[in-house]
Amino acid sequence: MGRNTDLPAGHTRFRVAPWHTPDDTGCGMLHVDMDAFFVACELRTRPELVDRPVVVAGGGPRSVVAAANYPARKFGVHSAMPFSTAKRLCPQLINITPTFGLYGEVSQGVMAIFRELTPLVEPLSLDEAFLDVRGALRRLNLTPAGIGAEIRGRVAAEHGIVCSVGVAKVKFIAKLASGMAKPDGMVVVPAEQTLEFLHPLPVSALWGVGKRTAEHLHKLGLDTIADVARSRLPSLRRSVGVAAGEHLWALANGHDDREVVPETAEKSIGAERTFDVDHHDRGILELELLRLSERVAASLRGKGLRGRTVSIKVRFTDFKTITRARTMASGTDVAREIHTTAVELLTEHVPTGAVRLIGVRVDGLGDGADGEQLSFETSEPRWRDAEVAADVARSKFGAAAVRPASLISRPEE
DNA sequence: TCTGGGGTCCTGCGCCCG
DNA sequence: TCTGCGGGCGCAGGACCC
Repeated sequence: MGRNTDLPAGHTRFRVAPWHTPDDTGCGMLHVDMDAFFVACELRTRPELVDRPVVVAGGGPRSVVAAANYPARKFGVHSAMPFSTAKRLCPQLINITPTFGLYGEVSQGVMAIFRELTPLVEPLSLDEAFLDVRGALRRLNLTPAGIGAEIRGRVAAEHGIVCSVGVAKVKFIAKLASGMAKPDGMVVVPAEQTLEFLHPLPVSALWGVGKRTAEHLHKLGLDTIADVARSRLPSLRRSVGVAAGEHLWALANGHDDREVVPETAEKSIGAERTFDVDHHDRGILELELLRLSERVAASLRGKGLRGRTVSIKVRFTDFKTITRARTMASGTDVAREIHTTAVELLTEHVPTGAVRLIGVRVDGLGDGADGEQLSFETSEPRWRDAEVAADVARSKFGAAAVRPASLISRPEE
């Protein structure tokens, strides 16, 4: 579900026709991206909807579109759009509420295909991954583009969903290529044609350039990637920051030395909720913090992690958003403790007002070998033991089987 | 348009400590 | 004892990604 960049005029020659063997000289990196992944997973069991406009979105009044199929996109509907706007653009739009468990299962199956072809697979999300295939070419007796074709065929045959593939020398170009290959295609950029491919594109195609940075660059007279490549590095550093300036300048010149990293450690785990209606009531906010702390702690325990820093995020009616954090002496995976800290932060540091969104996040993650918070493990009841027992009960009887009494008494709030 | 939820990374600032 | 300085760290906010 990456950013789609339309294939510019002159770039159609990079798109691979089914009967054509492309020039993939110097290419070793593939980026594979599922087309409208969430919708595609749902439509496997509802084929009668394939040609109709369908989105996956939450059910609430403030939900946004998580994925839109191509018939919906013809109406201007796209992901991250408020569902109410999407419905206005396309009154016959069909909404399916997300089933994330299903997407995880399909994703695991697809990633398993990738790993049969090369061990160097770096998933970026449920629906996309980088593959370094340089070491697998001889064993498979295939070219990089041949591996791309193999993947597209197997994903469709074994999982009933369509993916697009970008093939290039480096990650960034492969990712751009897969975006241009959509829907249901493959784009191959031979190494020596990297700059020809890259330079006509708008600056917004660069990885890390969103709305704000694009505005900055336009003010400097930089509209295309070629403009950035030819710009002076010191002035780029001054305008967008040292790290971002150097990063963009390197990418614009076709340099991207990032390797495929199969395993990356998580840095933080969080949960947040946007209310259907804004709330002033601190009791409701504290209760929601409890619910979110439970989710975060269960996720930490599920991954064998503990975190030292608890932060809360509060978004008010006017969309002003603040975060407040506190670092503890040692890591925790106990909801009770995360909640206590979160409530302290709310009480001591957050002004009163109508709240639209509230969230809890834990970072400073470690594997738990750095010791436990003694106060909660000795003088307090064995909260962690109780929560672990609840994890077991939930895994057997469902998520609603065990909840804190305060959540049971007020199930909706 | 009226703006979700899960994350990562960077920057700037203040504080503490040697 | 005081002052200046730089590094490390915690924290807050912003931008960006999918």
